[in-house]
Amino acid sequence: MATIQDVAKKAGLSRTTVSRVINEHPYVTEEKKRLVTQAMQELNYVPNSSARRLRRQQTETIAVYVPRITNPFFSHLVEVMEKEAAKKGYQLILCQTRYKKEQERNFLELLKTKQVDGLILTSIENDWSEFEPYLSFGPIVVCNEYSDSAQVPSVYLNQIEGSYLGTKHLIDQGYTKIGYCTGNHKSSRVSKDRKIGFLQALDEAGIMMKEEWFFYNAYSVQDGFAAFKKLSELDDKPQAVFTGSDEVAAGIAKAAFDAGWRVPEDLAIIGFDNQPLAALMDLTTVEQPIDTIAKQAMNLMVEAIQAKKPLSRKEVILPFQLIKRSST
Amino acid sequence: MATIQDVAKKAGLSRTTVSRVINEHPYVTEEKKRLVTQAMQELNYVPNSSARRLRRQQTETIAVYVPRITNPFFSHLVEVMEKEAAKKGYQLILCQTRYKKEQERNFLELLKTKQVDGLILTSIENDWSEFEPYLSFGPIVVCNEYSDSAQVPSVYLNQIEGSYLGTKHLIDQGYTKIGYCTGNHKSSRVSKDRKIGFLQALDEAGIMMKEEWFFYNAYSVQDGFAAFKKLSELDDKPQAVFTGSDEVAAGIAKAAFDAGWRVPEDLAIIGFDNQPLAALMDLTTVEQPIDTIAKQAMNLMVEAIQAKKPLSRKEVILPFQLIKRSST
DNA sequence: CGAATTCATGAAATCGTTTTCATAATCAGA
DNA sequence: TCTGATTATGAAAACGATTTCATGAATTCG
Repeated sequence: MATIQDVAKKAGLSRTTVSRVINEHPYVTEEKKRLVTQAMQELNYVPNSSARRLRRQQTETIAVYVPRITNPFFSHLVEVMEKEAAKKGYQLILCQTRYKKEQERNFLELLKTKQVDGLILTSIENDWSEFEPYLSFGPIVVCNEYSDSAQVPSVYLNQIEGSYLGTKHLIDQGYTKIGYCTGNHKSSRVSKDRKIGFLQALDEAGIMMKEEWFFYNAYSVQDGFAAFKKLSELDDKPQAVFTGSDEVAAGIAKAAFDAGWRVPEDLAIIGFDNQPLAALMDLTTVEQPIDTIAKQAMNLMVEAIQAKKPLSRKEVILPFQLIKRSST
Repeated sequence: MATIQDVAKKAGLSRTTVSRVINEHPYVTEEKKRLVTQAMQELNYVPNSSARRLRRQQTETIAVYVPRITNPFFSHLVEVMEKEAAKKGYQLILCQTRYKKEQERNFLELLKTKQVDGLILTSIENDWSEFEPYLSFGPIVVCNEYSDSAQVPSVYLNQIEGSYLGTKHLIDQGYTKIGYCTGNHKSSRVSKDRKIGFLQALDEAGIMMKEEWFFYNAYSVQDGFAAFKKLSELDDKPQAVFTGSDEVAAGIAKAAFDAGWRVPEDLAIIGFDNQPLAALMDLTTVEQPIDTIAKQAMNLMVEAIQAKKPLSRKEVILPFQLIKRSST
């Protein structure tokens, strides 16, 4: 491997001048520039990134936390972020937390040991106080999730509004017995807010909710199957069900279909996210503008890194959209 | 930020000794070890990874090439790889080539500039000769794809066998007019082999194929819609269709359903991959053992990095499995 | 008991850049 | 023509670790 020293020697110049050419600094004559470029080519030279990182004290790399990359919502988010980052000369390190607190904490070392310039969190398992101390090592941007105590920028959607929108739609269609089927409702702020919006819509319409119509811990298609089973065994069954994701909605729809139910006549179903799956299964769903969230979050991050000063709290709240299909 | 020097001073020892403690080298008394650990804690010290990378000449990072992370097949692959890599202390850098030759070549700089220790390719757009020269910078492992000229390990499936398996199944079910709907059939070896296996099965059964029953450039659900449209407008329609992915199969199934066709009576459909989507749509499909491919590829890579010697050609060929559902 | 190992530690070299500082040469303005 | 700014270049310091080499102390062996 040729080093900058070799290039310098070959070109009959100093390391400094070579470095200047590489980094496009001013004050190098065309003549020398040519000499250096030629030497670099002949030696097949490329600057060593570890050395550059050390000297520059920056890595041009950003860590992105997701629970699991196979979740279409997150893979979509990551796809757009990677594209955006590459455009600006940054790379992405993928961190799958697997919904585990410990796993999430482990990855924090990346920032501390200066392996990345910053962190984007798309889901949060730990309390914010776990992240707080790491802010001194580099910027953190929250995306999709949010936390009241986090003193960093957050790009997110008002989930209260989103679930309100979906629930209101069900109510407008005339359903009065509405089930609720989502993931965890305790830890994540997203889940909490979704529930608030749901209840708010019911409340405004003066509709009652039964405890047995709540189904929790539903994330996947499989979970949707299970939820339908429970639902179908109730004496007093809901006429419609609000879900936290298109996968769950699809699972319920499939199970209902297999059981000979008609959708939406016997059971109306509304999904969340507007994934390709939703179109495929003709599911009404609440769309989140994933592209925009991802881009905004990445832009904030790159800005923060380049400005080299800590980010302050800032909220970017984007709107939802209802996609009406035949499942409601 | 505290450096190793600060720790050394605080502990009243040399950098060398501190480094020994960090890296768990022998020949340090318990007494000093304790001193160092304490100093590290008090100063909240963590070793700077850039410096370590520079000195050690390795990055503990692996680049993974995928076309798009939103493609469930690849996101599944990456999920498993990341898990496996993390277990061994490596990180993953995500490189989306977007099926573009140029994009793919761009990412090669990562290896050249020593930003990663090695490359795993899960899809190949360029000719192998483009990769060849980069082998001197670090190991490359091919996964899922394969190339005859590549002098590196490849973990893959015999796609001839896979499509043969699926096609044979259709034939066994009694279909004699079989359509073929996949992605590109020219550039990628995977596609080429799939076609060979398909034709082989037909040939063995003495079944004829019509030119108009080939549908190419089908990757997504949308493409499936389009393919069905073309298919349904034919005078002589196939009774069954072999597809290159579950998404395409799902698209065809959905379009067929919307057009009032019954599956499999009016049109039998077979998918590829056995994604959750296939279960949801009740699609018969050819399963690829993604977990195994991913793990094996990652293990080979880590081995190569740690052995520090170039990898030689080696083939790991894994078996397919037919998942029978109601679409055939 | 002396010689040969093994253990324990530190000084200094090293990894390959970028950046600071010094200096010389050129240029512009009065 | 002299002065001060601007342009062009290189020597050396810095980034923060690991590794090599040297050295003395402790231990083992014949």
